[in-house]
Amino acid sequence: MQLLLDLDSEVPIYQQIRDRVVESVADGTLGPGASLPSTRQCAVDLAINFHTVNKAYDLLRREGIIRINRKSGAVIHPDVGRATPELRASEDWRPRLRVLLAEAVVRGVPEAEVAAYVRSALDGFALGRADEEKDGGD
Amino acid sequence: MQLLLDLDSEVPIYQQIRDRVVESVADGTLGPGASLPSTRQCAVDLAINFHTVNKAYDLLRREGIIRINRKSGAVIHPDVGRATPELRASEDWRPRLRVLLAEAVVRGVPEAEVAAYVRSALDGFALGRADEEKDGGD
Amino acid sequence: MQLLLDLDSEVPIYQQIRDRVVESVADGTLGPGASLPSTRQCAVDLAINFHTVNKAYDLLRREGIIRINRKSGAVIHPDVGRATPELRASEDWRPRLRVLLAEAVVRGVPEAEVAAYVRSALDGFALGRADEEKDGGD
Amino acid sequence: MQLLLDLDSEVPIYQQIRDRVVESVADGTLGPGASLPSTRQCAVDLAINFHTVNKAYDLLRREGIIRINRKSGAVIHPDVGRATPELRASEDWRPRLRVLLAEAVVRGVPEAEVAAYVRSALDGFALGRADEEKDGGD
DNA sequence: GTGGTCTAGACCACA
DNA sequence: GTGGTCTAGACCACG
Repeated sequence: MQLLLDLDSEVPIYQQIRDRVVESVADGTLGPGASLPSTRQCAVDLAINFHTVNKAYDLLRREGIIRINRKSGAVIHPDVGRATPELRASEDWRPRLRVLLAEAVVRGVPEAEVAAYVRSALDGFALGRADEEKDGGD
Repeated sequence: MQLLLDLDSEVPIYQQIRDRVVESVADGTLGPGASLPSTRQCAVDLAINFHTVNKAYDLLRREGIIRINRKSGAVIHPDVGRATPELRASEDWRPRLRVLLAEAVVRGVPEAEVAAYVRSALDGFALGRADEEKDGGD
Repeated sequence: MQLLLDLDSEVPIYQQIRDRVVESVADGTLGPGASLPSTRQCAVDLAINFHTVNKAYDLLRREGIIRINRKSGAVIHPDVGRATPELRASEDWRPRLRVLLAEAVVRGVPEAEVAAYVRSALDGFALGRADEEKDGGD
Repeated sequence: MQLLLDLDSEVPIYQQIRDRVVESVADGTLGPGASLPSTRQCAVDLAINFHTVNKAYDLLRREGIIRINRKSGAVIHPDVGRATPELRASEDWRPRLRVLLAEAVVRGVPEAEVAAYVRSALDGFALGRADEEKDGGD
């Protein structure tokens, strides 16, 4: 997992780390159980503050996306992509998604183009299909 | 136009106002040329400070979504939904959209459910279709 | 003289009127002694408030660019383009010009392009050359 | 960077700050990557409110002239003077320049004097030439 | 009446 | 330490 950060972005760094992890999990780069670098190593690699990485990992943990063990460090939660109560707890992606779609439409992007982008993005995600293979489809 | 704000949200109030206006434009509640309440009136209605409304309107103006006129106040920009260069300037909705889709998938939401939600949201937007009906697509 | 106003511009209307008159004088559309429409007529033509036109005319009068008589209305000052003390009084076009040039350069416009635009603009002004013809050059 | 403000000017303070920064960038006083004082420090130095500095910096950021970073504060954008799409976005310096040139001519300033001033101002700008010398024009 | 500017102080988020 | 947000009140410019 190669993290590319934009230190000048208005998006907080810890949020960027969290977002990149989420995307990596979705597209299959980081499968359930995969290890994340230690907070200190990650901080060194990205040339950022150790506490910032810590904050990102803590956020991911609270979202139920990773597990943190004292020994093995941070790993992707085994239930990721499984619709467990904890993961489904937050449904606020819906209103946020609606705002983004509205913004694109208001900016004059044809609905077909938006829909096509959504389709291509979803097609690029391996998480759902991996499940189908393993347990024959939910 | 009825704005519902969540004063306890971590999303800044001025951002919420901006988002609600964008959604209203997308779903046709606020058509091109429609008037927004004056900054001070809006502030009274929402029981917030007028400077906060001011910031939201200023943001919308800079995005090319509204026009601000000293005598008639703020109105929806006539070119909204038209793919003018100014409106299309920012294409960063793509990466932001990808993150949100990834988050939903990671949370275990089936891709079909995400796709369905996107479709229903886009179907609820009247902005694109209104043009086609009225002038056959200028 | 045909005035085109942008009522949504951040530039005040009275300033826009003043600017258009100045440009018309420079390019020869309005020569020394030429009549301007009456404030009331102008207000009707432009569909704006009478006081706004009044303010623009007053500004032009204070700058020494027009004369206002009770009988003949507003006319371009006969000394316009002549470097009279009143007209030369304000030299603040220099710092303002410098800022604009700096802005263009900072935005990446090649100096040659800026210089070329200045030359073409000056070439389009008939005011200086009219003098040369009449009194053989200063 | 020494900013001189005219608190009695009709030009808003935040605009003056923005203009001084733009000029400093153009004449090479502030090169790409150079640091600006923190908003609060700058406010103390200029004996004005920090919100006013904030507004100036925000304006410069939106114009693509500076970058604002939570840890290192504000720095001149590395692409300044490079004709990137964002910087070239606004071409409205042309009409504003034309008005200023017209004003000078109307005030009786000989075209040659105006042209000479423009030339000297552009010659005083190091931004374009610095590139040529350093890397032969990227 | 409208929006814009400046000041001021408190609180929070980020690194 | 940095910047960002919200609140508050006074004053001005515009139409």
